[in-house]
Amino acid sequence: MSRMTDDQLTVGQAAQRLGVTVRTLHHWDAEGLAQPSARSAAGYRLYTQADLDRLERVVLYRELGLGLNAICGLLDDPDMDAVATLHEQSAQTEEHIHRLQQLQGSLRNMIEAHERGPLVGPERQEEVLGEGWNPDWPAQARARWGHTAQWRQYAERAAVRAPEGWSELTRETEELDGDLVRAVDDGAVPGDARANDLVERHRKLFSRYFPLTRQMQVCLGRVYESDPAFAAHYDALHPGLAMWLREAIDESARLHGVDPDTASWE
Amino acid sequence: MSRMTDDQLTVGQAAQRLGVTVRTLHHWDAEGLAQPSARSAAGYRLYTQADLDRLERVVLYRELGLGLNAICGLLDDPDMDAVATLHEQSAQTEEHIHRLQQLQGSLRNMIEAHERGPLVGPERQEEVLGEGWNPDWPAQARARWGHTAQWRQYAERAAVRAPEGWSELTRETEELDGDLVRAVDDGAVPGDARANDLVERHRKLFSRYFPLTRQMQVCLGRVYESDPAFAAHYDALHPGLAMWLREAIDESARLHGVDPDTASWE
DNA sequence: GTTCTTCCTCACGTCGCGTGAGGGTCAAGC
DNA sequence: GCTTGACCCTCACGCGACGTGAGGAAGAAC
Repeated sequence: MSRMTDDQLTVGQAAQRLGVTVRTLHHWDAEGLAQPSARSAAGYRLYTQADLDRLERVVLYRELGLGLNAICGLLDDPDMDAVATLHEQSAQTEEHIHRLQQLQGSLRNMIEAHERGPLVGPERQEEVLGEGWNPDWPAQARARWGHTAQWRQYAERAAVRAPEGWSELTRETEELDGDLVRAVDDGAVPGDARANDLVERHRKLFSRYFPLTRQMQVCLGRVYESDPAFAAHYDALHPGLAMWLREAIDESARLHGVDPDTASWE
Repeated sequence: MSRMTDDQLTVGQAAQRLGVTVRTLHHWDAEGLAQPSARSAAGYRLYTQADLDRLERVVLYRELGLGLNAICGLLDDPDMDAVATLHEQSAQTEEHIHRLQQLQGSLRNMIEAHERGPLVGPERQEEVLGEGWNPDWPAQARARWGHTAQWRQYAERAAVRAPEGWSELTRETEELDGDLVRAVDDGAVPGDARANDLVERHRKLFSRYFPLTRQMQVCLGRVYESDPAFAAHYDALHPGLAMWLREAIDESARLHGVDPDTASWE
């Protein structure tokens, strides 16, 4: 049953009827948006039926997403164009929805990139990623490196890379492979200028997937040599190329003050 | 044309490259999200290429709607599940979109109510609003009272009133009309108990459209008598009813201490 | 030397409340 | 009349991601 008198409600009672918190009514009171028309001797807010009517209107417009200032205008200023205000709010909401939908698209894109690597439709993968591309590679790579910070950066960049970007990377990778083969054919030796140059090109190229330090490059060289799949790739280009590349990377690292024997990822 | 040295950028330069404000970089610095790795002798922030790489990642994730804390985690904590974070964000965004779409519906509803009155499909209007309903009435009423505070309240309530609500109002209005006719038939006179009772029912009924004070009711009574359309409606029910009702309202007002001759809308 | 731009560090404002802190008031049971 | 528990009051800070000056130093161009 009601406290105080019968047609005056306290904040708590008013709040319960309206489905808002007491704090909210305090706030609306402080802002002058909806004040109780009376106070008890002890200073308690007393809301009359008329106050409740006004509060209901506030609640209604608040549920439409209007700001307190706008609501204040709608309730107090009869010259204000309510329909215009509502249309404006509607337009803003529409725009907001649109922005969020764009954002959803980008999020999906980024998730895809994390889960599946290059974002290129299956039908264009061979065209864009080269003839030797194997659709299973991203899954394998993710299983192996998906937990690393580098995979994360790779995915971030993949999410914003257009197919043309992938083509370019593919082309440059194939060029580098070709130049590596020619260098070995021409008798280049790990540690010589030509080898060092190629190693640096390799590092720069990989840094477009994620920042590759020289230490990390050393580790990558070891993977090339020891991992059957990588070794097979390079050795197919030129027998012994995997080992040659690993040694070339080691020599280049040494040249830049990095000890390949103690190099660690990260 | 860089200031300071060549591979260190000042805040302004970094901000321009990233498409963010200087203040934003200050903020990210203060929060520890992305700090310049050096300062000049004068205390100027100097961003290196590595700093810019990090900043770019921050910008990227910020564009996905992630909070700075989440971004901080993604950049610094390699154990954090990036994909899970993204999925969570995506779910939140989806929910947000859904809420906004609901809100858009309510806004459309409210705008309709302001512009067209009762929100009942044309095919159900006669069923819901009674046989005598004229589809032109809302437009006429809006032309006449659309600028008043009462129309606004009427529209607000109309927006949330379901067809059943309209039926009920229609039924009660028809009941009141019938009781008025019967009262006049039975010889009731303005100012007697039965008349006062009916006037009070009328006021309560109208107050379900918008709060109707006794002063306003007096004005309404005059409209009933002087406006041809309203007068025709009541006089068709019973000749002279329009005038009878106006007088009954006047008497009731007097009884409640309101002088009908000086009564004003508002 | 002067002026214009850019930089620095506080520090308050935004929006609609949530969440205590510290302390009165009300209604009821003993 | 006293306690207890629910309710009320008024500050006042916190949130999130910066915007927007205020007041002053440093850099670059004339």
